Amino acid sequence: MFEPLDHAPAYARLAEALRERILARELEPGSTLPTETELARQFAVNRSTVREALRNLQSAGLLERRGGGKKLFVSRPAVSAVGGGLSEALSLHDARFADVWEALLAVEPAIAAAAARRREPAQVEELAMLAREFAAAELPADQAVDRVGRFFRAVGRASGNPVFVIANEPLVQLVEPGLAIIIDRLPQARRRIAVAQAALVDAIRRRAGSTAASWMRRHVEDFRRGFEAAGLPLDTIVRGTPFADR
Amino acid sequence: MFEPLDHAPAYARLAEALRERILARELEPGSTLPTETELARQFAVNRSTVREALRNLQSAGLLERRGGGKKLFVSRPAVSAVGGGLSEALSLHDARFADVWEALLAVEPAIAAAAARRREPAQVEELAMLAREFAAAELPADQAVDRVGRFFRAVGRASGNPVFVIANEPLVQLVEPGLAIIIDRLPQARRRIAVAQAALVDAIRRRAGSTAASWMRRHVEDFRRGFEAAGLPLDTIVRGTPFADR
DNA sequence: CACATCATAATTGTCGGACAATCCGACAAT
DNA sequence: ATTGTCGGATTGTCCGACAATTATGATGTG
Repeated sequence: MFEPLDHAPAYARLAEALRERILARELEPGSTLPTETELARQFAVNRSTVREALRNLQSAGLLERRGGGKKLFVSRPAVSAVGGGLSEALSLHDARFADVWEALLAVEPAIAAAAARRREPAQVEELAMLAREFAAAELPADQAVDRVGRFFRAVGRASGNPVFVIANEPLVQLVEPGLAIIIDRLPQARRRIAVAQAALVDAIRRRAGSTAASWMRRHVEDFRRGFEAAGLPLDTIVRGTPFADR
Repeated sequence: MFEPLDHAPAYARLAEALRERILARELEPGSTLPTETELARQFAVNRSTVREALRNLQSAGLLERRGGGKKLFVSRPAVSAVGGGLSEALSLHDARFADVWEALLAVEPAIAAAAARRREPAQVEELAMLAREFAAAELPADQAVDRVGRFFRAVGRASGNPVFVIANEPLVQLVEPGLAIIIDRLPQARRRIAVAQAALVDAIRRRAGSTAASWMRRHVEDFRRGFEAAGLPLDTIVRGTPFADR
């Protein structure tokens, strides 16, 4: 019968107002925000209230401070930050490895295919380099994992689709810890990964979309087998790698 | 020799400390946070500083206030909130309809297949009801769109995979505005959607995974055709439906 | 004129305290 | 069992202050 009254506190309303202006691009990404005192004056609230609103937008990635400066810049949320938030959420929702893996299997082949279609030459080189680095040296496990993560992210970027880039991120973050264990426990894991990466780079270079997709599918399936072979149960609840941001 | 000192402001360090405790489940979702004054005492900072940290976690969905109360509860981020943040990010990254559509095509069939495998009987009923509601009455465009969105979300939930549930959300949010235009301009759109939904419900009920997937694929492809037929260019930059949260 | 240097003004981070609104729980009254 | 009342606790908001750091503009120098 009656709808609840609007009781939102001032800091929330202020945050919402700024958020709208940012999304409407009245405040363009890259431009600087007025000072806190000025905002307080314009919105007729106290500076403390302004600051609470700013923290809100800052943690959403809509505002950021660049290089130790004081000024706040309007920004588009960094992929890593958004992905980090997503991994947190998934972890708290008790996502299991099997769930993440199922999503990987659905998404990564499509990303690989798109990358094969739309990659720029420089991106092929980047992929080739990452694959080489991974294959060449006997890197310590954590660095090896890092390379694999970068490889996946680079494939995402090569897809030229921002939706893929962002969807990719949390999956990679959530899979990295498991991958570290696999690489640590299974001697043959590195070799298999290297082979798959080489095949992927080749397919992407040749713009062979469906070849890239099927190698990626194989790669992802391999990953699940590795997880099991390393003695980890598929219903392990995932925990993303903590990331340094915010 | 020496590592750089931690120069992050106190509110950020405090937020990080709380975040870690939440992710480590030392603070369990559902439990309440100490009062601001108490937190200020324990961490030996001013209450204003505590409040800035709380705003940070609140906008990340790790804390929430329930039903007009004062106490802050530890919470797992709501799907709609996470999805909302994602749509914002994608919109600011200039994601085009074609990008979203490509992701839909990769993800939705997999979700449908998983739903067919794992749905509970009650979820089939929910889907059937939503489909009926959409098909039966000549709902006004905005309500019709709402039903379609709910249908997609329900399929996501039926997949039993939290990763799918969350990945689904921003795609649905980003697609809704376009869908509204399609339904408004193309008379035959409703009929086609109704047919696809009926087929999907049936396939999911029969646990026919690949049938569900291929109907979903058709459904999504149809959607792109509708977008073009409605006179909208595929590289339209998407804008999510604003959602009331936070 | 370009550029490094430095003093000064402006800005952020943090603090302390204050107060009204209101939420909560307990208890009393209908 | 619902409604009224009351005191204490807690949040939302404000004010004012100050140290530390950054931005700005003036100044000198090549």
